[in-house]
Amino acid sequence: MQIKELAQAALTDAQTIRFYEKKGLMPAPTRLDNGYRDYQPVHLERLHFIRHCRSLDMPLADVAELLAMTAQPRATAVHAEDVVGKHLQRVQQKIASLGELQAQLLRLQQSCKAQHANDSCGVLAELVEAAKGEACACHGKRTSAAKPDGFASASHQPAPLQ
Amino acid sequence: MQIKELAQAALTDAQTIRFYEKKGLMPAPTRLDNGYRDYQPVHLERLHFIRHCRSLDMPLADVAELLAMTAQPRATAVHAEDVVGKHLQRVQQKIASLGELQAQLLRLQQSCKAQHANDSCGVLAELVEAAKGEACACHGKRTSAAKPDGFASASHQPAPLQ
DNA sequence: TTGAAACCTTGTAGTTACTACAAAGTCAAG
DNA sequence: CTTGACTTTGTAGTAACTACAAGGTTTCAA
Repeated sequence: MQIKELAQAALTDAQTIRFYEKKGLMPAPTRLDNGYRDYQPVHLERLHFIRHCRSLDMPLADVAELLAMTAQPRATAVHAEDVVGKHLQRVQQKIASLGELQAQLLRLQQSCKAQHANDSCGVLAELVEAAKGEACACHGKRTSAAKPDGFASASHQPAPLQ
Repeated sequence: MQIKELAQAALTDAQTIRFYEKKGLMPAPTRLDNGYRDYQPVHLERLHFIRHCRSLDMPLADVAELLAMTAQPRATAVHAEDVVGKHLQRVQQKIASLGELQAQLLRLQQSCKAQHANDSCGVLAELVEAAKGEACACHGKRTSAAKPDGFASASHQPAPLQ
């Protein structure tokens, strides 16, 4: 199997496969005389596994861990649960943050409707004012706002959603 | 005002400010004789605005757009609503995807409890099987799964949450 | 035979919004 | 005079790819 064939079978891209190989997630296949990669069915199985985990939005580090476990016999049984459990927690945390964020953005939109047909847009005015106000601690909490993973957790008046 | 003073006033980092300057979000301040940046109150106001938008998880491109609007008089009033509205849509879409994802992960965990105390962990077995199955189209839909923004949208049996 | 099309190889750079580090210059206090 | 805290610039790293460049291979048709 050439790389493109494998890619198509897993509905992914040849470059993605090379990327996984470089990262150690896919084993390096044997090469043909011309240097082309030559894949076996076992590679497809592994690639399917990776893509499935990715469809569950798991980071590649987690996938690598799970792959290592599948190679081991047992003893690691509970650990696989942990990996999935931690991922679930991350997802649930993101959902919570985004819920708060949504509430804030909806409030922002509301404030616009109240002002619209006016000189300046209410949204813009609101943003400018919010940024000015001493009371606005929203962009202060380094522990929660604009985190590296790209999820802000809204912090001023975290009104419950509905 | 030196850069660290400005940073502390906006509860952010000096390097972040230089980063914003390089990206054109913060105007280059005048320099002191020694080459140090010398900031005015207007810079703090702008930085506050940026950080506030970031606390709402807006991409810097959107923030730049909003900043450009604040400079303009009117005519752009409706457009600011659009920027916020689009961002809200993105957030809501993420919430929906993550809801589906959560449901899938919960199902995965369930399947583990059913199997546990067995040879191999149910989670792992489930993952391996799911990846094998022809029926599993989850990691096939290139349009929805594992998108560049890092949000998978689960696609097999998108069972409603609760 | 020549050329084009479609594959393959490697390497590099780009994406987001920073963060961390290195090497060097500046300034104030003890 | 040294120590420490600040500043400057530049570079590299993060996640998971994606896109591109420059070249080699194979196959098919004119």
